[in-house]
Amino acid sequence: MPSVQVRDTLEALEPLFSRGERELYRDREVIYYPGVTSDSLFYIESGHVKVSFLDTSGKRLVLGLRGPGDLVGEGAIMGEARRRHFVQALGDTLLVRLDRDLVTSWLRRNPEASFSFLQWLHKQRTELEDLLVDVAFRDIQSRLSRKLLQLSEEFGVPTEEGVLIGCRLTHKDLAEMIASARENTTLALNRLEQEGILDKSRYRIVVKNRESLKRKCRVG
DNA sequence: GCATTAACATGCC
DNA sequence: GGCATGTTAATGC
Repeated sequence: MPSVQVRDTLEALEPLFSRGERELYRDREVIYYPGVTSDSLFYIESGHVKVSFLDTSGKRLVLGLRGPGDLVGEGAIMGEARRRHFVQALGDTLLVRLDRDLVTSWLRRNPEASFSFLQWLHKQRTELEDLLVDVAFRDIQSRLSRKLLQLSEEFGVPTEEGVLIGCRLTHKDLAEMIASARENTTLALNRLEQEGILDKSRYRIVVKNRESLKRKCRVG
């Protein structure tokens, strides 16, 4: 459970989180978009956000999801002048907006917190590397399987039937997360359901058999 | 075989 | 109606 450990370490930044403005975003509401001034970091208190690039053709690539205890907009404290991504809420989402200068000066004085921030950044990077490798080498079944596994580990809610992926995702969202067409994602999901690996209904996926999913990541 | 695109059907807020 | 989902035919690599 490396993700849990990393999230726990972000608790070192907690004294900061009381020093920002709390903001509530509704489902699909845009938190920021490319080109706007990048002057704050967000801490996610509850809900989820989707970080994506939008191509001029209208196609979207979702770089990742962030959930409770995560940060978003970290480019602001790394010297980024303007936002590069779209960030949207998935379901009602409560954020704490932290001023860039406040965060940077605080991190300079708190090496422990800075280090946990680095660990968290590394986790984000690792997830992106996994996606890149999958897009280069794996088919859609494998890509989807790994993504579902990752989502269930990161945002999973235990239930009687299995692990519910606790964010409001459409097939289109999932397709944009694995760089595939929505139709193929629907087909792949239906196949996994027929094999008894998951249950699904609108906006809802329950992973019933993680071991089978893991096997699917490797083989086509 | 695997995947994309386009088109269309169905069903749920 | 608009959006999410299911399905299929045509086409490309």
